[in-house]
Order: sequence, then structure tokens, then C-alpha cells
Amino acid sequence: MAGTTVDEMLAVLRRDGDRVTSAKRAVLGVLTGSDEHLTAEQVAEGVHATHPDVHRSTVYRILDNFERRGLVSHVHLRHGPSVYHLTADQHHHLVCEQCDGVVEVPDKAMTGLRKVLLRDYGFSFDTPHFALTGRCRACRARESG
Amino acid sequence: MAGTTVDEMLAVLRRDGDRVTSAKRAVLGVLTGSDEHLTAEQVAEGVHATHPDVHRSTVYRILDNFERRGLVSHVHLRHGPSVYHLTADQHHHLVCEQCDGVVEVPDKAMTGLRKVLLRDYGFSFDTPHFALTGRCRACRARESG
DNA sequence: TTCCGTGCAAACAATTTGCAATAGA
DNA sequence: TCTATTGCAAATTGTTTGCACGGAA
Repeated sequence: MAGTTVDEMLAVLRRDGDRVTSAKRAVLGVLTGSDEHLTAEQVAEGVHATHPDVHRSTVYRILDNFERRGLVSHVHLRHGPSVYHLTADQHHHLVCEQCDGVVEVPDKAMTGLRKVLLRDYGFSFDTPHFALTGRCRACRARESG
Repeated sequence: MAGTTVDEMLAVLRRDGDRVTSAKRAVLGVLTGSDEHLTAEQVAEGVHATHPDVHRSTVYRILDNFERRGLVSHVHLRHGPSVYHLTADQHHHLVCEQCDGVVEVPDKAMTGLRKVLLRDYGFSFDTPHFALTGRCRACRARESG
């Protein structure tokens, strides 16, 4: 585990020779302060609440840096911007194509699939980089299907 | 099934009041003539072999039209452009994050996962719009893991 | 004769990059 | 001091759109 508290994450940066800046602190603050998955744009917004002068491109660069350090992951839920979350909080995403809702599922739910893919294709399915698409409970009920 | 031969697909278009144009025929020709998954750009290239004057934007519009008619589907395998294939040829995609290789797997391999998601989350996972990412057999062997 | 389809140029959204100035260690 | 980091503007990538003309039905 790469560390889950802000201090642990800052330690990861220092260990790798990166510098700890206020912009990085602010980005970490926004990410740890939200359960939601945030787009880079939303992270920038959050950062601007306290640091109005941090540029959008800096946020992109920081998120990219954090991702290379294993602190942050990004996922594609649908078309449009991807969303970021702390790597420590790993899970898979079910996105309803009808209502656009997102259901988070623990990795445990993938155990069976993982076995099948490994056994039959030698493929280790480990990093949830994309969502699974389909139709959620509510939408299925609504349309009696 | 929406039809798999070019004639059947053209019939779908006519049935819906769409016009059958040479650009549409050319796009269908390229798609049926390739096992590969093609980006819109590659489809345009293929079309240009016989119809050099068909504009890229027209190809996008045609692909979009075909998709709404259920003839074609697009999938995101990684960052960058999405790829198109005939809907009749449905399958899931495993993309290796190390070598970028793509393994196609039949829907059958998802039966177990589909059951779990339906039972535990009421979610019907039906449309493979995104790839599953991980590491393929060759890359795992190469790194002894 | 309709009105869908198309070419073209321009707009767009999300993200990346080059560069010079700034600021952590 | 030394070099990672940042702000800014501009470039890139993939895709969409407005408009007026041309071609299927």
C-alpha cells in the first residue's frame, strides 16, 4: 500500500526526490476531502478555493505525478473527462448507460472473473482502468426488464 | 440480430428511411473487410482507397448513424481514439497495459460475473463499451510473474 | 421535388507541452 | 545553489457542428 494519510503520501513524494509544494498539498487535500470521483477540472476548482492562482495545467501535472507514484488512479466512467481518486481506495465501477449512475463494487466481486481470465487466457485482470457498462437496478425496474 | 451481410445492413438503413449512399457502402465495405478493430481515422483511410473525396467528418457521421441503427459498435481499448466493429461480432476485450496487445474473449466468459453483478447489485452488465485492462500471458511469463 | 447527406472550415473538449521565471531541498 | 515546479500561452488530439450545396428516393 502506498500510504493513505496525507503525511504518508507526502513521504512517498520526498522519498522519490519530488518536492512538496503547496499546490501538491492542496490537490491531496481536495482528493482526501471528497468521496466522489473528481475530474481534473473539479480538482482544480477545489484547489482554487484555497489557492486561486494554481493553474489548471499544474493540476494535470500534479495528478500525473501522483499517478506515477502510485498515490492516485484515474478511471474512465464514460465519454468525457476521466475521474481521479486515491489509489488506496480501489474498487470497480458499474455505470448505468441509461441514468448515468455509478455503482462501486469491491474487487472481491471480480474474483470469479479473474480466475476465468487467468485460467483460460493467461490474463491477469488487476487494474480497473475502465468502468463496466450496463443498466442499474432502478432503471431495470422502471422498465420492467 | 441486426443483420450481418452488407445487403442486410443496407436494408436496415432503408427500413429506417435513411438513404443509401456510396460513402455508406464504402464504410460498410471497409468494416466487413477487416477483422481488426478500426479507428474512425483508419476507416476513413480505407474508404479513401476507393473514394478519396469522402471527408473525415462524413465518416464520423456515418459511423454514428450506423451505431444508432445498431449495425456498428465502438469500444475504448485505451487512451486515444476509440475503435469500431460490426455489432454482429460482439465480444469483450482484454488489453495488456504492458505490451498494448488485445485479447478478444467471447461473452460466455462473462457469465459468472454477470450473475454476480445481477444478484448482488441488480446490475445487468450487457454492453462491452470498455476494455478490461491487465497483463497478458506473454508479458507475465516474460517477467516471471 | 423533397429533404437527407455531404464537403468544408471552424469550433470544441480534454489534455499536453515549451519556455522562462520561481521556489523547494 | 541546483533542479523540480509552476504559470501562461499555444499546440495537440479526437471529435462535433453550422452552413450551403448536391444527390437519393
